[in-house]
Amino acid sequence: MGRGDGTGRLVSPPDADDAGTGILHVDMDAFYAAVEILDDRTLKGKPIIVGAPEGRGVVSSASYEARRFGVRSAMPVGQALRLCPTAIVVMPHFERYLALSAEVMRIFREFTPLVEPLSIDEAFLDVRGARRLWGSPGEIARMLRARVLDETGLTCSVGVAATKHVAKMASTISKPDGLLIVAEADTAAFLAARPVRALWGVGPKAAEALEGRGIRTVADVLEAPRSVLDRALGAATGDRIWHLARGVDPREVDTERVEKSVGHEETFDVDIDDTAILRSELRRLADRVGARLRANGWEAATIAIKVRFADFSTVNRSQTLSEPTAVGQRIGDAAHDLFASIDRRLPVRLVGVRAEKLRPAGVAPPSLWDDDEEWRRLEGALDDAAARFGRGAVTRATLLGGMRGGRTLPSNPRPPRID
DNA sequence: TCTGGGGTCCTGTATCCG
DNA sequence: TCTGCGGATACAGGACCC
Repeated sequence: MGRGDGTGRLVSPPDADDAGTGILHVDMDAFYAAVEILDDRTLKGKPIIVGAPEGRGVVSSASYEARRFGVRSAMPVGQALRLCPTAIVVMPHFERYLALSAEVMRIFREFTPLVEPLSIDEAFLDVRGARRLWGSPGEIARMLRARVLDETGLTCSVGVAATKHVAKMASTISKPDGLLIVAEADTAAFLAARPVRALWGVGPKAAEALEGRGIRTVADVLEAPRSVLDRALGAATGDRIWHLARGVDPREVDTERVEKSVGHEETFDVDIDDTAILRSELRRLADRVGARLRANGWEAATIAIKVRFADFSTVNRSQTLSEPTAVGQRIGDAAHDLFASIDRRLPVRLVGVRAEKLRPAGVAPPSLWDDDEEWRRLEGALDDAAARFGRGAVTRATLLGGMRGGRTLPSNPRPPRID
Protein backbone atom coordinates (compact mmCIF):
# COMPACT_ATOMS: atom_id res chain seq x y z
CA MET A 1 0.00 0.00 0.00
CA GLY A 2 1.45 3.32 -1.01
CA ARG A 3 2.40 5.77 1.69
CA GLY A 4 2.67 8.95 -0.35
CA ASP A 5 0.15 11.73 -0.38
CA GLY A 6 -0.17 11.97 -4.15
CA THR A 7 1.79 15.18 -4.55
CA GLY A 8 4.21 15.11 -7.48
CA ARG A 9 1.90 12.70 -9.25
CA LEU A 10 2.85 11.83 -12.84
CA VAL A 11 0.53 10.27 -15.41
CA SER A 12 0.82 9.36 -19.08
CA PRO A 13 -1.07 11.13 -21.87
CA PRO A 14 -3.63 9.03 -23.80
CA ASP A 15 -1.24 8.53 -26.73
CA ALA A 16 1.75 7.46 -24.59
CA ASP A 17 4.31 5.16 -26.21
CA ASP A 18 4.24 1.65 -24.69
CA ALA A 19 6.77 0.02 -27.00
CA GLY A 20 8.76 -2.77 -25.39
CA THR A 21 6.56 -2.98 -22.28
CA GLY A 22 4.47 -5.92 -21.08
CA ILE A 23 4.54 -5.91 -17.28
CA LEU A 24 1.80 -4.14 -15.32
CA HIS A 25 1.94 -3.30 -11.65
CA VAL A 26 -1.53 -2.60 -10.28
CA ASP A 27 -1.91 -1.01 -6.87
CA MET A 28 -5.26 -0.17 -5.27
CA ASP A 29 -5.46 3.40 -3.96
CA ALA A 30 -5.62 3.76 -0.16
CA PHE A 31 -7.26 0.37 -0.25
CA TYR A 32 -8.69 -0.10 3.26
CA ALA A 33 -9.80 3.52 3.49
CA ALA A 34 -11.36 3.33 0.02
CA VAL A 35 -13.33 0.22 0.99
CA GLU A 36 -14.64 1.91 4.13
CA ILE A 37 -15.76 4.90 2.05
CA LEU A 38 -17.37 2.56 -0.46
CA ASP A 39 -19.41 1.02 2.34
CA ASP A 40 -20.32 4.31 4.00
CA ARG A 41 -20.82 7.10 1.48
CA THR A 42 -21.05 9.71 4.25
CA LEU A 43 -17.26 9.29 4.63
CA LYS A 44 -16.56 10.37 1.04
CA GLY A 45 -14.29 13.41 0.74
CA LYS A 46 -13.36 13.31 4.44
CA PRO A 47 -10.04 12.50 6.12
CA ILE A 48 -10.31 8.82 7.09
CA ILE A 49 -7.91 6.79 9.20
CA VAL A 50 -8.30 3.01 9.33
CA GLY A 51 -6.89 1.60 12.55
CA ALA A 52 -7.66 0.79 16.15
CA PRO A 53 -8.41 4.07 17.91
CA GLU A 54 -7.32 3.06 21.39
CA GLY A 55 -4.41 1.07 22.76
CA ARG A 56 -1.25 0.90 20.69
CA GLY A 57 -2.84 0.92 17.26
CA VAL A 58 -1.20 2.34 14.17
CA VAL A 59 -2.65 3.65 10.92
CA SER A 60 -3.33 0.77 8.51
CA SER A 61 -4.51 3.06 5.74
CA ALA A 62 -5.50 6.70 5.36
CA SER A 63 -7.56 8.52 2.75
CA TYR A 64 -5.73 11.09 0.65
CA GLU A 65 -7.62 13.83 2.50
CA ALA A 66 -5.88 12.65 5.70
CA ARG A 67 -2.52 12.19 4.00
CA ARG A 68 -2.49 15.86 3.10
CA PHE A 69 -2.05 16.53 6.84
CA GLY A 70 1.02 14.28 6.95
CA VAL A 71 -0.82 11.16 8.11
CA ARG A 72 0.96 8.02 6.88
CA SER A 73 0.38 4.30 7.34
CA ALA A 74 2.34 2.70 10.20
CA MET A 75 2.03 5.93 12.20
CA PRO A 76 0.53 5.65 15.73
CA VAL A 77 -3.14 6.64 15.58
CA GLY A 78 -2.64 9.18 18.36
CA GLN A 79 0.07 10.96 16.41
CA ALA A 80 -2.09 10.88 13.28
CA LEU A 81 -4.95 12.53 15.15
CA ARG A 82 -2.69 15.29 16.38
CA LEU A 83 -1.71 15.97 12.76
CA CYS A 84 -5.28 15.76 11.55
CA PRO A 85 -7.73 16.32 14.46
CA THR A 86 -10.79 16.21 12.19
CA ALA A 87 -9.95 12.72 10.89
CA ILE A 88 -12.54 9.98 11.35
CA VAL A 89 -11.02 6.79 12.76
CA VAL A 90 -12.59 3.58 11.45
CA MET A 91 -11.90 0.08 12.77
CA PRO A 92 -10.57 -2.23 10.05
CA HIS A 93 -12.83 -4.88 8.47
CA PHE A 94 -10.35 -7.41 7.10
CA GLU A 95 -12.91 -9.89 5.86
CA ARG A 96 -14.41 -7.20 3.67
CA TYR A 97 -10.98 -6.21 2.32
CA LEU A 98 -10.21 -9.83 1.50
CA ALA A 99 -13.49 -10.20 -0.39
CA LEU A 100 -12.84 -7.11 -2.50
CA SER A 101 -9.24 -8.17 -3.04
CA ALA A 102 -10.47 -11.48 -4.45
CA GLU A 103 -12.81 -9.57 -6.72
CA VAL A 104 -10.09 -7.34 -8.21
CA MET A 105 -7.69 -10.27 -8.60
CA ARG A 106 -10.44 -12.06 -10.51
CA ILE A 107 -10.70 -9.10 -12.87
CA PHE A 108 -6.92 -9.13 -13.36
CA ARG A 109 -7.06 -12.81 -14.31
CA GLU A 110 -9.61 -12.12 -17.01
CA PHE A 111 -6.88 -10.22 -18.85
CA THR A 112 -4.07 -12.71 -18.29
CA PRO A 113 -3.48 -15.88 -16.26
CA LEU A 114 -0.02 -14.54 -15.41
CA VAL A 115 -0.96 -12.67 -12.22
CA GLU A 116 1.34 -12.47 -9.20
CA PRO A 117 -0.43 -11.05 -6.14
CA LEU A 118 2.10 -9.21 -3.96
CA SER A 119 -0.23 -8.35 -1.13
CA ILE A 120 -3.93 -7.85 -0.51
CA ASP A 121 -4.04 -4.76 -2.74
CA GLU A 122 -1.43 -5.08 -5.46
CA ALA A 123 -0.26 -7.46 -8.17
CA PHE A 124 2.03 -7.84 -11.13
CA LEU A 125 0.53 -8.87 -14.46
CA ASP A 126 2.43 -10.17 -17.49
CA VAL A 127 0.31 -9.16 -20.51
CA ARG A 128 2.86 -9.87 -23.24
CA GLY A 129 0.79 -12.78 -24.49
CA ALA A 130 -2.54 -10.91 -24.32
CA ARG A 131 -1.97 -8.43 -27.15
CA ARG A 132 -4.10 -10.17 -29.78
CA LEU A 133 -6.98 -10.61 -27.39
CA TRP A 134 -6.97 -7.26 -25.59
CA GLY A 135 -4.50 -4.90 -27.29
CA SER A 136 -1.22 -3.31 -26.28
CA PRO A 137 -0.09 -3.16 -22.63
CA GLY A 138 -1.13 0.50 -22.42
CA GLU A 139 -4.58 -0.30 -23.79
CA ILE A 140 -4.94 -3.21 -21.39
CA ALA A 141 -4.00 -0.98 -18.46
CA ARG A 142 -6.70 1.54 -19.38
CA MET A 143 -9.34 -1.16 -19.81
CA LEU A 144 -8.35 -2.80 -16.55
CA ARG A 145 -8.61 0.43 -14.58
CA ALA A 146 -12.03 1.12 -16.07
CA ARG A 147 -13.28 -2.36 -15.24
CA VAL A 148 -12.01 -2.31 -11.67
CA LEU A 149 -13.79 1.01 -11.10
CA ASP A 150 -16.95 -0.14 -12.86
CA GLU A 151 -17.23 -3.49 -11.07
CA THR A 152 -15.98 -2.59 -7.58
CA GLY A 153 -16.26 1.18 -7.29
CA LEU A 154 -12.57 1.36 -6.35
CA THR A 155 -9.76 3.19 -8.10
CA CYS A 156 -6.32 1.78 -8.73
CA SER A 157 -3.04 3.01 -10.14
CA VAL A 158 -1.13 1.15 -12.81
CA GLY A 159 2.50 1.22 -13.89
CA VAL A 160 3.37 -0.22 -17.28
CA ALA A 161 6.98 -1.05 -18.14
CA ALA A 162 9.35 -3.67 -19.47
CA THR A 163 10.27 -4.95 -16.01
CA LYS A 164 8.61 -5.51 -12.66
CA HIS A 165 10.77 -3.02 -10.88
CA VAL A 166 10.11 -0.13 -13.27
CA ALA A 167 6.39 -0.98 -13.43
CA LYS A 168 6.21 -0.78 -9.65
CA MET A 169 8.03 2.53 -9.55
CA ALA A 170 5.70 3.87 -12.23
CA SER A 171 2.50 2.89 -10.38
CA THR A 172 3.83 4.53 -7.21
CA ILE A 173 4.49 7.81 -8.99
CA SER A 174 1.11 7.78 -10.74
CA LYS A 175 -0.91 7.47 -7.50
CA PRO A 176 -3.71 8.06 -6.88
CA ASP A 177 -5.99 6.96 -9.71
CA GLY A 178 -3.25 7.20 -12.32
CA LEU A 179 -1.57 5.38 -15.16
CA LEU A 180 2.09 5.80 -16.04
CA ILE A 181 3.65 4.04 -19.00
CA VAL A 182 7.43 3.87 -19.29
CA ALA A 183 8.42 2.70 -22.77
CA GLU A 184 11.48 0.48 -22.85
CA ALA A 185 13.48 3.20 -24.64
CA ASP A 186 12.62 5.74 -21.92
CA THR A 187 13.60 3.51 -18.99
CA ALA A 188 17.10 4.89 -18.43
CA ALA A 189 15.95 8.52 -18.37
CA PHE A 190 12.99 7.63 -16.14
CA LEU A 191 15.23 5.88 -13.61
CA ALA A 192 18.07 8.40 -13.59
CA ALA A 193 15.93 11.19 -12.21
CA ARG A 194 14.52 9.20 -9.27
CA PRO A 195 15.89 9.42 -5.72
CA VAL A 196 17.70 6.29 -4.46
CA ARG A 197 14.92 5.83 -1.94
CA ALA A 198 12.60 5.01 -4.86
CA LEU A 199 14.59 1.87 -5.69
CA TRP A 200 12.92 -1.27 -4.41
CA GLY A 201 14.76 -2.50 -1.33
CA VAL A 202 16.23 0.89 -0.39
CA GLY A 203 14.62 1.88 2.88
CA PRO A 204 15.58 4.59 5.39
CA LYS A 205 18.81 2.85 6.52
CA ALA A 206 20.09 2.06 3.05
CA ALA A 207 19.18 5.54 1.81
CA GLU A 208 21.13 7.06 4.70
CA ALA A 209 24.15 4.87 3.95
CA LEU A 210 24.07 5.88 0.28
CA GLU A 211 23.42 9.57 0.87
CA GLY A 212 26.31 9.63 3.32
CA ARG A 213 28.48 8.74 0.33
CA GLY A 214 26.96 11.40 -1.85
CA ILE A 215 24.68 8.97 -3.70
CA ARG A 216 21.26 10.63 -3.79
CA THR A 217 19.73 9.75 -7.15
CA VAL A 218 19.70 6.73 -9.40
CA ALA A 219 22.01 8.70 -11.72
CA ASP A 220 24.49 8.83 -8.82
CA VAL A 221 24.22 5.05 -8.44
CA LEU A 222 25.17 4.66 -12.10
CA GLU A 223 28.38 6.56 -11.48
CA ALA A 224 29.25 4.83 -8.21
CA PRO A 225 31.79 1.98 -8.29
CA ARG A 226 30.40 -1.42 -7.32
CA SER A 227 32.79 -1.58 -4.38
CA VAL A 228 31.22 1.56 -2.88
CA LEU A 229 27.70 0.12 -3.18
CA ASP A 230 28.87 -3.18 -1.68
CA ARG A 231 30.47 -1.45 1.28
CA ALA A 232 27.43 0.73 1.88
CA LEU A 233 24.76 -1.95 1.56
CA GLY A 234 26.40 -5.38 1.67
CA ALA A 235 27.20 -7.52 -1.34
CA ALA A 236 23.71 -8.82 -2.08
CA THR A 237 21.86 -5.53 -1.83
CA GLY A 238 24.71 -3.68 -3.56
CA ASP A 239 24.47 -6.05 -6.48
CA ARG A 240 20.71 -5.72 -6.68
CA ILE A 241 20.77 -1.92 -6.58
CA TRP A 242 23.55 -1.81 -9.18
CA HIS A 243 21.37 -3.82 -11.57
CA LEU A 244 18.04 -2.13 -10.77
CA ALA A 245 19.57 1.31 -11.40
CA ARG A 246 20.44 0.10 -14.89
CA GLY A 247 16.94 -1.18 -15.52
CA VAL A 248 18.15 -4.78 -15.26
CA ASP A 249 15.51 -6.90 -13.52
CA PRO A 250 15.14 -10.39 -14.97
CA ARG A 251 12.46 -11.52 -12.49
CA GLU A 252 9.47 -13.04 -14.23
CA VAL A 253 5.90 -12.67 -13.00
CA ASP A 254 5.63 -15.64 -10.63
CA THR A 255 2.15 -17.12 -10.33
CA GLU A 256 3.11 -19.89 -7.89
CA ARG A 257 4.70 -18.31 -4.89
CA VAL A 258 4.38 -20.37 -1.71
CA GLU A 259 4.64 -19.17 1.86
CA LYS A 260 7.88 -19.93 3.69
CA SER A 261 6.65 -19.27 7.19
CA VAL A 262 3.47 -18.53 9.10
CA GLY A 263 3.24 -16.73 12.38
CA HIS A 264 1.19 -14.68 14.78
CA GLU A 265 2.22 -11.99 17.18
CA GLU A 266 0.49 -9.71 19.60
CA THR A 267 1.31 -6.38 21.17
CA PHE A 268 -0.27 -5.93 24.59
CA ASP A 269 -2.13 -2.80 25.56
CA VAL A 270 0.14 -2.55 28.59
CA ASP A 271 3.55 -4.17 29.09
CA ILE A 272 3.36 -7.48 30.93
CA ASP A 273 5.77 -8.88 33.47
CA ASP A 274 3.72 -11.86 34.65
CA THR A 275 5.34 -15.06 33.39
CA ALA A 276 2.11 -17.06 33.61
CA ILE A 277 0.25 -14.58 31.40
CA LEU A 278 3.09 -14.48 28.86
CA ARG A 279 3.26 -18.25 28.69
CA SER A 280 -0.47 -18.56 28.17
CA GLU A 281 -0.26 -15.97 25.37
CA LEU A 282 2.47 -18.05 23.72
CA ARG A 283 0.19 -21.12 23.96
CA ARG A 284 -2.67 -19.23 22.38
CA LEU A 285 -0.49 -17.97 19.51
CA ALA A 286 1.01 -21.45 19.04
CA ASP A 287 -2.49 -22.91 18.72
CA ARG A 288 -3.37 -20.36 16.06
CA VAL A 289 -0.16 -21.14 14.16
CA GLY A 290 -0.87 -24.86 14.38
CA ALA A 291 -4.42 -24.34 13.12
CA ARG A 292 -3.15 -22.42 10.13
CA LEU A 293 -0.56 -25.08 9.34
CA ARG A 294 -3.21 -27.80 9.44
CA ALA A 295 -5.66 -25.74 7.38
CA ASN A 296 -3.00 -25.49 4.67
CA GLY A 297 -1.85 -29.10 4.98
CA TRP A 298 1.63 -28.12 6.15
CA GLU A 299 3.95 -28.93 9.00
CA ALA A 300 6.93 -26.97 10.26
CA ALA A 301 10.45 -28.13 11.06
CA THR A 302 11.47 -25.00 12.98
CA ILE A 303 9.65 -22.94 15.60
CA ALA A 304 10.69 -19.37 16.38
CA ILE A 305 9.50 -16.91 18.98
CA LYS A 306 9.87 -13.16 19.20
CA VAL A 307 9.85 -11.14 22.41
CA ARG A 308 9.80 -7.35 22.38
CA PHE A 309 10.52 -5.56 25.65
CA ALA A 310 9.21 -2.29 27.03
CA ASP A 311 12.18 -0.40 25.56
CA PHE A 312 11.32 -1.86 22.11
CA SER A 313 14.44 -4.04 22.05
CA THR A 314 13.60 -7.37 20.45
CA VAL A 315 15.01 -10.85 20.74
CA ASN A 316 14.29 -13.87 18.56
CA ARG A 317 14.91 -17.50 19.42
CA SER A 318 14.39 -20.47 17.17
CA GLN A 319 14.68 -24.20 17.46
CA THR A 320 14.60 -27.01 14.94
CA LEU A 321 12.35 -29.84 16.09
CA SER A 322 13.33 -33.50 16.05
CA GLU A 323 10.15 -34.11 14.04
CA PRO A 324 8.21 -31.52 12.02
CA THR A 325 4.77 -30.79 13.43
CA ALA A 326 1.51 -28.94 12.94
CA VAL A 327 0.28 -29.71 16.46
CA GLY A 328 -0.41 -26.63 18.56
CA GLN A 329 0.63 -28.42 21.75
CA ARG A 330 4.10 -29.22 20.36
CA ILE A 331 4.53 -25.77 18.92
CA GLY A 332 3.56 -24.33 22.28
CA ASP A 333 6.02 -26.63 24.11
CA ALA A 334 8.82 -25.44 21.82
CA ALA A 335 7.76 -21.82 22.31
CA HIS A 336 7.85 -22.30 26.09
CA ASP A 337 11.34 -23.83 25.96
CA LEU A 338 12.58 -20.95 23.85
CA PHE A 339 10.91 -18.41 26.11
CA ALA A 340 12.63 -19.94 29.16
CA SER A 341 16.01 -19.41 27.48
CA ILE A 342 15.52 -15.65 27.29
CA ASP A 343 17.02 -13.39 29.90
CA ARG A 344 14.09 -11.15 30.83
CA ARG A 345 15.01 -7.87 32.52
CA LEU A 346 12.12 -5.69 31.38
CA PRO A 347 8.36 -6.08 31.01
CA VAL A 348 7.23 -7.45 27.66
CA ARG A 349 5.16 -5.52 25.12
CA LEU A 350 4.93 -8.16 22.37
CA VAL A 351 5.24 -11.89 21.94
CA GLY A 352 5.11 -13.79 18.66
CA VAL A 353 5.25 -17.40 17.46
CA ARG A 354 6.31 -18.37 13.95
CA ALA A 355 6.57 -21.70 12.15
CA GLU A 356 9.38 -21.97 9.60
CA LYS A 357 10.79 -24.52 7.19
CA LEU A 358 7.34 -25.56 6.02
CA ARG A 359 6.62 -28.68 4.02
CA PRO A 360 3.52 -30.66 3.09
CA ALA A 361 2.26 -32.67 6.05
CA GLY A 362 2.77 -36.40 6.06
CA VAL A 363 5.48 -36.36 3.41
CA ALA A 364 8.66 -38.20 4.24
CA PRO A 365 11.66 -35.99 4.77
CA PRO A 366 13.74 -35.44 1.67
CA SER A 367 16.16 -38.29 1.10
CA LEU A 368 19.07 -38.68 -1.21
CA TRP A 369 16.84 -40.57 -3.58
CA ASP A 370 14.11 -38.07 -4.27
CA ASP A 371 15.69 -34.71 -3.60
CA ASP A 372 16.96 -32.96 -6.70
CA GLU A 373 19.21 -30.69 -4.69
CA GLU A 374 20.93 -33.66 -3.09
CA TRP A 375 21.42 -35.26 -6.44
CA ARG A 376 23.04 -32.12 -7.80
CA ARG A 377 25.37 -32.06 -4.81
CA LEU A 378 26.21 -35.69 -5.37
CA GLU A 379 27.04 -35.02 -9.01
CA GLY A 380 29.14 -32.03 -7.97
CA ALA A 381 31.04 -34.11 -5.46
CA LEU A 382 31.67 -36.73 -8.12
CA ASP A 383 33.09 -34.10 -10.47
CA ASP A 384 35.31 -32.77 -7.69
CA ALA A 385 36.57 -36.24 -6.91
CA ALA A 386 37.29 -36.90 -10.57
CA ALA A 387 39.23 -33.67 -10.81
CA ARG A 388 41.29 -34.44 -7.73
CA PHE A 389 41.85 -38.17 -7.95
CA GLY A 390 41.27 -38.89 -11.62
CA ARG A 391 38.14 -39.95 -13.40
CA GLY A 392 37.01 -43.38 -12.30
CA ALA A 393 38.94 -43.33 -9.04
CA VAL A 394 35.75 -42.47 -7.19
CA THR A 395 32.54 -43.76 -8.70
CA ARG A 396 28.98 -42.83 -7.98
CA ALA A 397 28.54 -46.23 -6.40
CA THR A 398 31.53 -45.61 -4.11
CA LEU A 399 30.10 -42.31 -3.05
CA LEU A 400 26.63 -43.67 -2.46
CA GLY A 401 27.99 -46.74 -0.68
CA GLY A 402 30.09 -44.51 1.53
CA MET A 403 27.15 -42.33 2.25
CA ARG A 404 24.74 -45.12 2.99
CA GLY A 405 27.28 -47.37 4.66
CA GLY A 406 24.69 -50.11 4.97
CA ARG A 407 22.79 -47.91 7.42
CA THR A 408 19.56 -46.06 7.15
CA LEU A 409 20.01 -42.72 5.47
CA PRO A 410 19.80 -39.80 7.81
CA SER A 411 16.57 -37.89 7.37
CA ASN A 412 18.45 -34.87 6.13
CA PRO A 413 21.73 -36.18 4.72
CA ARG A 414 24.71 -33.93 4.52
CA PRO A 415 26.33 -33.68 1.13
CA PRO A 416 29.13 -36.15 0.58
CA ARG A 417 32.61 -35.01 1.43
CA ILE A 418 35.73 -36.20 -0.28
CA ASP A 419 38.70 -36.07 2.06
C1' DT B 1 5.33 10.83 19.92
C1' DC B 2 6.11 6.35 20.85
C1' DT B 3 6.24 3.00 17.45
C1' DG B 4 0.85 -3.28 14.36
C1' DG B 5 1.01 -7.55 12.16
C1' DG B 6 1.95 -10.21 8.31
C1' DG B 7 5.87 -11.59 5.90
C1' DT B 8 10.90 -12.06 2.96
C1' DC B 9 15.64 -11.67 2.58
C1' DC B 10 20.39 -10.82 3.99
C1' DT B 11 24.38 -10.90 7.13
C1' DG B 12 27.43 -12.17 10.85
C1' DT B 13 28.68 -15.60 14.08
C1' DA B 14 28.90 -20.12 16.02
C1' DT B 15 29.34 -24.80 15.32
C1' DC B 16 29.87 -29.20 13.17
C1' DC B 17 32.41 -32.18 10.23
C1' DG B 18 36.19 -34.32 7.59
C1' DT C 1 46.64 -36.40 18.88
C1' DC C 2 46.11 -31.74 17.94
C1' DT C 3 45.17 -27.93 14.94
C1' DG C 4 43.79 -25.28 10.98
C1' DC C 5 40.88 -24.84 7.11
C1' DG C 6 36.86 -24.69 4.38
C1' DG C 7 32.08 -25.95 3.43
C1' DA C 8 27.52 -26.37 5.21
C1' DT C 9 24.12 -25.33 8.40
C1' DA C 10 21.78 -23.23 12.48
C1' DC C 11 20.71 -19.33 14.77
C1' DA C 12 20.06 -14.30 15.89
C1' DG C 13 19.34 -9.80 14.44
C1' DG C 14 17.92 -6.38 11.44
C1' DA C 15 16.30 -4.00 7.12
C1' DC C 16 12.68 -3.87 4.25
C1' DC C 17 7.98 -4.41 2.19
C1' DC C 18 2.76 -3.77 2.41
